[in-house]
Amino acid sequence: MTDKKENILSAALELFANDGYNATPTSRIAKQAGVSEGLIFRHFGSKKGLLEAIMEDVEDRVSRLFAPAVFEDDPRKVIRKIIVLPFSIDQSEYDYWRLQFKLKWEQEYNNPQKMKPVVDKLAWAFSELGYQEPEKEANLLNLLIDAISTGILRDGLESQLPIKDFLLAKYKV
Amino acid sequence: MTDKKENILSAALELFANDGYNATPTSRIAKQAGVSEGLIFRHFGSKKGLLEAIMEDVEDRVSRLFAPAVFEDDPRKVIRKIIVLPFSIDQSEYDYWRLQFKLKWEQEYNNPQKMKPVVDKLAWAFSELGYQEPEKEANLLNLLIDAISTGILRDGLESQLPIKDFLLAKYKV
DNA sequence: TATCATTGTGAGTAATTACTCACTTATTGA
DNA sequence: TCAATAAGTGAGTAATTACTCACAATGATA
Repeated sequence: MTDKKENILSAALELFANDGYNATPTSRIAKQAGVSEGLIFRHFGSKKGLLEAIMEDVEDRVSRLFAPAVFEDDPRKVIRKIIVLPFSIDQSEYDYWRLQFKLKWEQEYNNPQKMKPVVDKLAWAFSELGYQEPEKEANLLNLLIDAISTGILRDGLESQLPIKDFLLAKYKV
Repeated sequence: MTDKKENILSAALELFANDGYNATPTSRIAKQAGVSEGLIFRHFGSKKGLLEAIMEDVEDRVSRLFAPAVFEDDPRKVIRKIIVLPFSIDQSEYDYWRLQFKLKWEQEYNNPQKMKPVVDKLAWAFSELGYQEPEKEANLLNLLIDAISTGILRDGLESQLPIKDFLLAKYKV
């Protein structure tokens, strides 16, 4: 991976995440990356190809982020780790997350199955803890995590912070 | 309001809601509305002006939709009505909702204060019912409603249907 | 050092974009 | 009835778009 190629990737990530894919011309990406516009197409073939290269990276980060919760063995800790997750994302990674959420609406990058391992693990945890309807509890909490993440990305971490301890107390984890 | 003006509004609503504002050229709106492209600018001045005209309508519908819950006096019914709300939206109104959710990401149409009357009413209801932290309960349920609506618009009504009774039972309403 | 693939440039290009304007066709009100 | 206003058209336009291509610089290998 050459320096210039990396420059293109990080410039495109920032612009796609903040302005949107359709609203970002390749000329602006090239300018911000300090690169000729042609190089984008040499490396990625098309604007869509560039987006796909970025999305690979995004999906890697998402799975890495959820991994500690999915491989946790204590059901209480599983729930705690998943609740805490959106609050513990480093600010420097917000662009990755914002892009992912944005693309759910902008493109057909909508993959409800992607979160299945997380929901399954949650269902197992709720089942272990004796909840009556573990699958539904898992789905509900998964929805909440999505909504909280959305809130953090749109209105800032502080806007959602009070919810954190409230949720932990509610689930007694 | 002339017929052609209404045609423009409904064509633009459909296209903006499904393809996005930036991805929809005025030429396509004119074509779908059966109208010359110039007429769009005669009536609305600019593409952004057209969007704003649509958004006025959208916001009217949103407040009308929440009104019965906000003016309800029985705290249990307040909560029930708000939970049931996203499940009872008529399919023919989905474009209005989809556009609103999409614009939260595509433009700076993000107004967290807009839902304040609903959250306040929820907080009052939870307080009446003796909940310990009514404001936080209200915020949480509001987040959930947002997430459920998102799920319905993206994956269809059926995908979220099981949550409905589960939530009603959870809140005993 | 010579050879060859890779990386990089920048001046193109055809298509599309939001928007304008001179013009014609209804609609209204005195 | 007739003039003024509003509604509607369609052929423009300048700017921007994603993308191409001939060519130059760089790097690796033998």
